[in-house]
Amino acid sequence: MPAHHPVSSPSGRPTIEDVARLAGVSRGTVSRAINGGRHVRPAVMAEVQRAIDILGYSVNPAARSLASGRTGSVAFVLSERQEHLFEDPNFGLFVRVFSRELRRRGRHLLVTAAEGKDEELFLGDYLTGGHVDGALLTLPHAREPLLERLRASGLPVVVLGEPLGHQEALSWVAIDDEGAAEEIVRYLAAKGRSSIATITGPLNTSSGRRRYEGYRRVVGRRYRKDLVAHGDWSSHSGRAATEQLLARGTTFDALFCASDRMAVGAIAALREAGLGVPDDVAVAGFDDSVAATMVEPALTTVRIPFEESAMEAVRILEGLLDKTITEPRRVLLPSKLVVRDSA
Amino acid sequence: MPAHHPVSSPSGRPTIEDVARLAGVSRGTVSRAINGGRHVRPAVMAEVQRAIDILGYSVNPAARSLASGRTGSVAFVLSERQEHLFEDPNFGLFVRVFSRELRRRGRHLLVTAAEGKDEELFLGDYLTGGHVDGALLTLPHAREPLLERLRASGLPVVVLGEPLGHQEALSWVAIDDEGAAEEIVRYLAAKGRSSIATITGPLNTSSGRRRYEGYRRVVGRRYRKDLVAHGDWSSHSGRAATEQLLARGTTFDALFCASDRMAVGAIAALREAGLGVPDDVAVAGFDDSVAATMVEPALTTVRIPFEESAMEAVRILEGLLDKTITEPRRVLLPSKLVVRDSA
DNA sequence: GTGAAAGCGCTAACAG
DNA sequence: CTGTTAGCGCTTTCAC
Repeated sequence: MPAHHPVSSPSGRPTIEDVARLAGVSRGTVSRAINGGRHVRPAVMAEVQRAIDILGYSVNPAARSLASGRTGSVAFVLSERQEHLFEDPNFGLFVRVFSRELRRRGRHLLVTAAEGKDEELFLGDYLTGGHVDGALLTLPHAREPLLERLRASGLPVVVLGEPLGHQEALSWVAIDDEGAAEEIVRYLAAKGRSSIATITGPLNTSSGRRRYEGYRRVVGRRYRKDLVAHGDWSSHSGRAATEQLLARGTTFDALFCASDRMAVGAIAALREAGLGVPDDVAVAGFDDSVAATMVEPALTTVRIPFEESAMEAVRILEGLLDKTITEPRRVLLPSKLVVRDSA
Repeated sequence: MPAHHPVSSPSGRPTIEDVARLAGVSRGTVSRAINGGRHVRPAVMAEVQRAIDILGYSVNPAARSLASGRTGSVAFVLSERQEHLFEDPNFGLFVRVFSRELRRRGRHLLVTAAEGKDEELFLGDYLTGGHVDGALLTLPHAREPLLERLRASGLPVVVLGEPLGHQEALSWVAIDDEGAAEEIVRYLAAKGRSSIATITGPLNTSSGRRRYEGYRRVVGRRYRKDLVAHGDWSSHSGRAATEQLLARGTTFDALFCASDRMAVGAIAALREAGLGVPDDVAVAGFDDSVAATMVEPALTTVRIPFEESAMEAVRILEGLLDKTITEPRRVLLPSKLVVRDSA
């Protein structure tokens, strides 16, 4: 709660000068005191703090930024269509973890969004224009021009998810989609399932591609084109893809879905076709989302370490900002198989 | 796309000084040129623009802010628990409309969030610390200490929804919940329904209270305590409240739910009890959310002008910022009855 | 219409 | 450990 005492500055808001005068020290000392207090005697520190409290002083961010060359802010950039974003529960988690972790390090999080070309240009101007010290990005689609622009600007940036086409030039943290897919498909095989179908995610996304690659690797030479259908992560698409598989007349005793939501749709479609889960067809999902336990039978799936990846992203960004990290850093986090009833 | 030409400044990034030198004018003239171009000859304007393009100049926001006293940024403050927020589809709409409207006025939108006491204090420091010129707030719950703090700080603020306890001191825009509730309950009565029950929202929220008050006013002296049950907006609570009404043995031929989601839950409960909708019980919702047309029968409900309220909020904030508006402004927007099949 | 000059409030380098 | 001083890059009077 700021105190409301008269201040000497004509501007209305007290400045560092006012604090210095009241504390009987110089401007420089006050500056040091409010920036960690190195090289300041405890007694002086206390005196400065007292003056700050009395005056209700708080630093002018513009002045600090102008003098120091940094802003203390980091942007969380959303470049997907917003309707989708805000439906994503992970998004809220990211915001929460980022805020918390950055605050611990004395920084602020700004959430910024752009949909469409114009807004992306505008956002690029903003990010490279000196408003923030760095940025955390989620980029679900490949070939983002914004990415190239940020890379060229030299702004410290960490991408959540693998930035297709920029894997070498940027820092990023992603989960090991391929490894996780391998693990769960291998699990299905180990359960004695011999013909394993799959419903992939969009293949122009990194996760969609990688999970499919994991599936292919395990299936190996038993791969058959007619055991593969494609979806867009949604439950609806999972249902449609399953109906498509069934319509082909192909038989299969296991189905690996690249998302829980698609698995939910798949189960509904299998049921309608008179097939039992997991007896006739074992179904596996991916994500361990809320959907996983809401459906009957509960999904065998893969848990993704979202919180850890958010924390890791902040850690890397911090390193980039304080120059402890100078080369692009890439981190692949392992996920964990969660066995329930559907497979 | 910034040009990458050599610049004269040692700092690396070109300054207004570099632009002035290249354009053959003074610093002041460049400043005027990039701030609307008043009192600058067209020919000079063009020359300055050319220099800016050549150098890839963009203004240093910290320097501008320090010199001018404003930041060009506005915060969108979320003080609800974030899990809930990001589930709310209106939230994405607000972000989109705010960004667009502010950009048109040359400002940036920052999204900031706080849950819990600590974060709220931190956020208060941020907002009153000179990082932004003004703020747009959503405040679902009454008695927000943040509100009092912002009011005291004098920061231009517009609240979305009626800020209980601060109606006089702050500017806000809300929908006419009470009028809308009256309208829809009156509609039920006009359809010949004689005993109209209601499921209210939380009564510590403005909307919850107002919608309930609208109901009471229309019902008038026919009001009966046992026709009222309470929910928390969720579908689940709507179902529970309906079961409660039914368990009381009370009979009713119409049910006004203060949210579409509660109406969805209510319909499910009525069905289970063997009651037909709308034949035995006419059900009305509120919000005209996506849920309204997903349920069977489609809901008769009330459409809330979210987009208009967002635009109105920005308009008021803009007035506050440029001092065209000096007194707190309050706006109540009308909603619209949407008749479908449930009543 | 345009130039010159005085800060905006702070950090950081340099003495001491 | 502390005071002094020189800017950071821009806006904004005030003359001309």
